[in-house]
Amino acid sequence: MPELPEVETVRRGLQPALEGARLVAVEARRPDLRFPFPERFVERLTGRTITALGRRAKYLTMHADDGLVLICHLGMSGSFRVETAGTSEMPGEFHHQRSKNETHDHVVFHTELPTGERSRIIFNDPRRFGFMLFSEGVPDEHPMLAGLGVEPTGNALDGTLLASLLEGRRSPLKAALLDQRLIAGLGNIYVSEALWRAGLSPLREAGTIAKASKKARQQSDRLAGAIRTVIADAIAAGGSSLRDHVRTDGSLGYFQHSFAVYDREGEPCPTPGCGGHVERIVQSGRSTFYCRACQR
DNA sequence: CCGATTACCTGCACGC
DNA sequence: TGCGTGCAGGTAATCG
Repeated sequence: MPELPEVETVRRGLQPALEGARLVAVEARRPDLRFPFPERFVERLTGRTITALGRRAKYLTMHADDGLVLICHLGMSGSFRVETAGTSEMPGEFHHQRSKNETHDHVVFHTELPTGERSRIIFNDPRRFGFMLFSEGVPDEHPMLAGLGVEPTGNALDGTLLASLLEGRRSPLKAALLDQRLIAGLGNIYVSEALWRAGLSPLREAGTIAKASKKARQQSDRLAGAIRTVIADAIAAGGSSLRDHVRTDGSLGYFQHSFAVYDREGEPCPTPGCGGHVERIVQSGRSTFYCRACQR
């Protein structure tokens, strides 16, 4: 389920075990994910210390002490989990989840912090739409990241910028918001959620909220605000449920979040006094959930 | 420039 | 119990 908030949640969850840690061993248990692993994947990572863990859109970046950057994408079904053991002085057993299905554990990073604390950071991905690539220089210049649009976090995405991005676009709003070249990090869930919060129909021609009229300006302001808050709220929820998650089962990633319209076909629209109900339609081959009564 | 379709891959919920 | 169908949060290529 990884859209930007989930990837950010994963990044924060991995930080304690990975930032400042040395990769004492790396395992790639198959030759590829979505793409083949880069040349000498294991050799180039083994022995490196990870100095920083970053994120751009839905991409995680692991920065090594020799300048190498590992770019990771979780695809549709990728997740990380952390299993922590004792220190090298006091080894102890790794916590093992008997319930965990290890069939799709494709990559394992064996880490050790300066404190001697050791962990296993395990990448699991049943569908293998995820991938890992190397970047030698600035990751933002890597072909995979170079074309990405504005982050919906922070204040950069305001109504004016959003209007300029949508100006002249004939595509439906839904498609425009999913376009990573415009806004980077929104996915199928949060696009539906943001459009509902903004009271805008996913079917609307994108360019129509970028006109010079007062109404269009209000709508682009409202949509930009809705995008930023839905993302910020999801990150906040992920962060708070994550602490629990780590303690109980060591897994990182997907928090259960309750959505207003996503996957709620047929349910009453949660807008107070609306009286409409949530519909599911298909746009560019993917489900969109919205309320035609309050989203225009 | 646009949208629709297909592909990649496994798991799961569903109806029969 | 099994089998077929459709669907799933990702990106990218192709075709009209």
